[in-house]
Amino acid sequence: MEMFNALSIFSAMSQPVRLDMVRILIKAGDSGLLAGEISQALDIRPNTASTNLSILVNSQLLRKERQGRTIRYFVNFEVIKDLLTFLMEDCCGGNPELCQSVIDKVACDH
Amino acid sequence: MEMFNALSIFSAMSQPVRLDMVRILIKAGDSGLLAGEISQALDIRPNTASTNLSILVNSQLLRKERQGRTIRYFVNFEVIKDLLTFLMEDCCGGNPELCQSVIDKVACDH
DNA sequence: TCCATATTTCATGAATAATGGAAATGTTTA
DNA sequence: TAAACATTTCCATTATTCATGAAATATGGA
Repeated sequence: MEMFNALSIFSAMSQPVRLDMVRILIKAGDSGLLAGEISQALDIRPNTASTNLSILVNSQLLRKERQGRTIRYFVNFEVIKDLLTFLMEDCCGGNPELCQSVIDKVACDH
Repeated sequence: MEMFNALSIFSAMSQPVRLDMVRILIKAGDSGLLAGEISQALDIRPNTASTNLSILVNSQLLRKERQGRTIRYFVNFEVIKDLLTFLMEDCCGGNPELCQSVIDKVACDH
């Protein structure tokens, strides 16, 4: 992961609505949630939801998929793993491998 | 960890200088770094370094300790673990315990 | 006490992001 | 094709964040 990427992910998660979005999508796991479900769950306007979801998609933390006239959003669990690896790089006394095997599992094998 | 806390940590890490600070302090581990060493390493003015370091301390991601006329900064590794737990809560099909044992080790037992 | 060093605090202007209304896009059903 | 629905894009206003220079604080040594 590049610095630029990591920054846009942290920036994306530094806003209450967006952090909530990420968290309910992590809970939702592989089945994701529809844009409408998300805006209802968080009680925000559809356009606000849309803008914030696209910020999360641009950061690559989420991905989306059109299904008929709805759009379903998912967390990119791989990206979470990469982010943690980037952050903890060279931790453990310069032996990132020590952390690696652990980090590999943080995203619950999604 | 509270939502407010998590937000201030992500917000703190969403700025290039501050993310760099966190990363070199993670590498430095338990021995931390002096304010002066940090501003030299990242080639930024002391006052800019200080302002950004205090944003990180306020978020609780870092702590500081005066040593004579210098001030030494450290990563709060416990806080990183708590943050990951907060973020991944209810992942793994509603069984956070499954992730917990893994997350416990992400911070390299610091 | 006086000075040098290390660091922080303050005030300011410039850049960036957030919100919400209105209009536009794409998709399905009648 | 027309209407209804789900979602996105655009735009203006307001709010927040940023880097900087200058001044202030705290510590140790002469």
